[in-house]
Amino acid sequence: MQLAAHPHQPDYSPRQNDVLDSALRLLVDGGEKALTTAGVARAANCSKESLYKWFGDRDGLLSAMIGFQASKVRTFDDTAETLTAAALQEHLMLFARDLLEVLGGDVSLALNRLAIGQASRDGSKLGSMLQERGRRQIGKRAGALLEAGRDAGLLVFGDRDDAYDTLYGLIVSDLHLRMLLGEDRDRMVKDFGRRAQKAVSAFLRLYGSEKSSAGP
Amino acid sequence: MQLAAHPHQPDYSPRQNDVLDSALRLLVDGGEKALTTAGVARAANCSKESLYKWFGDRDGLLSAMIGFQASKVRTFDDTAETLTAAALQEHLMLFARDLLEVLGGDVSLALNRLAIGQASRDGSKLGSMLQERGRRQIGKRAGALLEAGRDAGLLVFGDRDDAYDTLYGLIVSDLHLRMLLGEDRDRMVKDFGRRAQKAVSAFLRLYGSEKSSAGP
DNA sequence: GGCGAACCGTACCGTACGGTACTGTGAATG
DNA sequence: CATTCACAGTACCGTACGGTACGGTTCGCC
Repeated sequence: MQLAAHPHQPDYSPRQNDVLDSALRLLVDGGEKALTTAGVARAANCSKESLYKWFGDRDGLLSAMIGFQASKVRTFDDTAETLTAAALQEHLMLFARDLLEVLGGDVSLALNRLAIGQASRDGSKLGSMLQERGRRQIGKRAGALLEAGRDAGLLVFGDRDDAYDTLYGLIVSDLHLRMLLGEDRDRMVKDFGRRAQKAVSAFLRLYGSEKSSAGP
Repeated sequence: MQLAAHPHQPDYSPRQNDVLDSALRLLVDGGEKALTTAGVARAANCSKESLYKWFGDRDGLLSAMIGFQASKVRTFDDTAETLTAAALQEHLMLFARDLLEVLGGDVSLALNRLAIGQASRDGSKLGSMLQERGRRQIGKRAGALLEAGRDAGLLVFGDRDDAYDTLYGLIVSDLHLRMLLGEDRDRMVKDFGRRAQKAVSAFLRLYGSEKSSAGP
């Protein structure tokens, strides 16, 4: 297992961050087709030459955009307290809602569309980045929560990754894909609460110990 | 509710089907970037002019490809027999494996990538087509199976769509997205069996009546 | 003030794509 | 045999993109 924290995080200058912001905005508004070098330069009030100097080429710009966005979405893990059944349920609900909110964010959707579109071309380099910096991070938060639940005797599971996989599937199902395919998001966002509740309830029925469910 | 079976299914000529096959092959091999009109014409030994005469424009070609592929994947629903607990579990397992097999197919992945890439541009026209002809069809098969299970007293659920959504999430989780992002598929295919088993087991624990599980 | 680095704006180049038009050809039809 | 039709093959056009080069401007530094 490696100890290296982050392989290469170039840490761009403020000016370059502004440019990346503009590029993300452009991508969100118009999709990959709108993300041309000339368009980015115009939107960010910079020159194409600077773009190539800073990011190498177009693929470098895309990678930088993903890294930049991932660096903004910091995943916090605050599971220090001793868990009660109610607290665990609360944390799971919070996690579910956060997950849905993140996946449904327009920037996240745009970047996932971008990476998926390039998956067959670049050997899934962008896809790996999204996986590594996106789901992996939020997965660690869930993993910590699950283990805390097990330590408190509230959850029972053998493999942690299996349990997380189940939780993820219960929460998201095919909602992410449907949003990526362009289905109207507003209709889904209103359902996030109910969806989270249903998922957490099912998850606790599957993995909760007798202590964690308010038995009759 | 409409009764129209299929809005417009142009039913292309054999020659045109060959062309669509070539186009799908091209798309699978090289992604959307490889799907140029000149490329399709060359691969299919036809002229660009014929392409435009048959399919109107490039978008028409894409739509035709989706419709064509969907017409090839016929979803059968054979739930005539009276269900026992073991038979229900068997059918669920079969459904789960089929679902994973379909979603992981290279043509399906390529078409989903294509539709997702165009989602922000064309108002999700291709996305709707994929949803309608893809998941909706296989969803009807699952729906029939679930209702048969309920009629036999083996399953207990209020809303059928909720139950199906749960089943889908348990089976697929984020596997579909990871495959779309380009993660190595061979490593996943070997896990389909275990995955299906885990999902069906969990689903039966959630929605199965006492009859359906071999209680101690 | 002189100087160099960073950078903007723009012009430019090669290429590739979507779409159209034209020519040739083989098969059916009378 | 003459005509027509469907089609392949190809040349062509306009456009747009990725990437590069260059002149002009600002800013810090000696």
